[in-house]
Amino acid sequence: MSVSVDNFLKNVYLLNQETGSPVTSSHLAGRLEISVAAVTDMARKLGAQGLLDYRPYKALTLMPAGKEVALKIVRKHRLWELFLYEVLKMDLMSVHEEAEKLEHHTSDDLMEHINRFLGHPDFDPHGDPIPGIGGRIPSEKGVVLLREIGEEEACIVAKLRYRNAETSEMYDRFGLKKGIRLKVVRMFPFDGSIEVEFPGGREVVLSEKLAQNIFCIKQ
Amino acid sequence: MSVSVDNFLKNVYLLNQETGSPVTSSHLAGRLEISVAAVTDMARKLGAQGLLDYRPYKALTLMPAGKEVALKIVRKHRLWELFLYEVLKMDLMSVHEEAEKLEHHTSDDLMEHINRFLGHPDFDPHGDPIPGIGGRIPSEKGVVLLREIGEEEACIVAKLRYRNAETSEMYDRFGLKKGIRLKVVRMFPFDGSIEVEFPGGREVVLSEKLAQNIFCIKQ
DNA sequence: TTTTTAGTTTAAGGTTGCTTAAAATCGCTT
DNA sequence: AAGCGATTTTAAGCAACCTTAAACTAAAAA
Ligand SMILES: [Mn+2]
Ligand SMILES: [Mn+2]
Ligand SMILES: [Mn+2]
Ligand SMILES: [Mn+2]
Repeated sequence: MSVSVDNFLKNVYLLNQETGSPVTSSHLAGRLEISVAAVTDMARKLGAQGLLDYRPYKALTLMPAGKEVALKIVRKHRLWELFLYEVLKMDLMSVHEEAEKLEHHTSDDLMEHINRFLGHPDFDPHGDPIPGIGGRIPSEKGVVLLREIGEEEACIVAKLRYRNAETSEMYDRFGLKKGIRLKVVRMFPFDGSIEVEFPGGREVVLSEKLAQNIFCIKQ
Repeated sequence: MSVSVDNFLKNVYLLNQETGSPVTSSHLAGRLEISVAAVTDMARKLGAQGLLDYRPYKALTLMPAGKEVALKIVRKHRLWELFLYEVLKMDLMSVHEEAEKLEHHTSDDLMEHINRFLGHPDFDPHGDPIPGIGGRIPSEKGVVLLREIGEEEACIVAKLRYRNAETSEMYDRFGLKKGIRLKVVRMFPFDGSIEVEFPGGREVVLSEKLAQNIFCIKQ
């Protein structure tokens, strides 16, 4: 299992989770920042190894063995993120980049030591569920997109999806953090933006694109 | 800086430290478990980059820039070893293999978080000094090979050099650990083996080859 | 149904880091 | 000084992973 294979399988899984739609070669190529031709190459190879269901011109789907690999990498990524954040007190903005490298170079044994040290946690610092050893994913029931909350209703931020360094910076600027309470003041159907009130009364308008990455639990 | 380059430079440094003699291509090839031809290739490449002083048929020596890289990797290796051992309570026998991978995928920032967490330590769990950021190496004055201790003299084990999984296992079997007190009972010039007494009175004969890796401080 | 076009595959080529085998060199021994 | 054996370099080639550019498909538009 090379770093390239790890990342390929992991991102087929994540892309499918995030978009809920079939994963195409060009979609994945964009995500991995490699050429579409390189994706085709790798896809054929992983198909031959029984990790991926690859058929020319069709969407990419994981076979059970490939999903297992993907979930293990996701587990390692999220455990590392939590460890770096909670134990080593690293900046929330940098844990993702570090975990992105460490996830490929961590034995199962080391990972379990970290898991034990953390007390078998269920969620990473962004609020994403940490898959278990058997592949079970902690339930996120009640967690919905911010846009699902009605006007004048309050909610607790449960998850801030990591997309890139820039989004992290925006979360920081706005003071968006897992666990804080938001009240939805108004929704603007025109551009999908959402006005929210922070604890203390500060009111802010969030763009649709940013709000797409904010999940919370109704209160 | 690739993993191959890291390992090349690190092992030129370590091999020179350990043997005190010039590092030849075949010597390094054996250590890295690659062919001598591969060493020549890489040496020429690193020579062109100003990291290594490479002249055909001559011994390999690090240039200042190369030594800096080497020391940084050694620092990361040893900090990781200590962290895995002291914080995560991993088996002393496995920390080396884990550190061998992590050392190449750890940012300076992450490393400093770990360094701070550990309280700026000077020695790794094997007793090896941890090079500082500026390249300064904590002094080991008073630390000598076990064979330098005279008969009937006592000493404290300061360093058990890691060579491979097998030596680690032998340390374990004999109960050899950093910090324990040994009394040298007898030296056998015939084969260089050394009889020592452990706390509690247990007496054991250590082969010359094993004793070569045991360092201690006279008491 | 034919054409267009977006998306995918194939083809050819580059880089890194390794291999084995042949050729060259060094330095010691006769 | 010549020869020999050990070491090192050179040469040729391979696998993994990537690239760009050309050829091909499939599915939507005309
Ligand atoms: Mn992440
Ligand atoms: Mn995360
Ligand atoms: Mn080590
Ligand atoms: Mn060590």
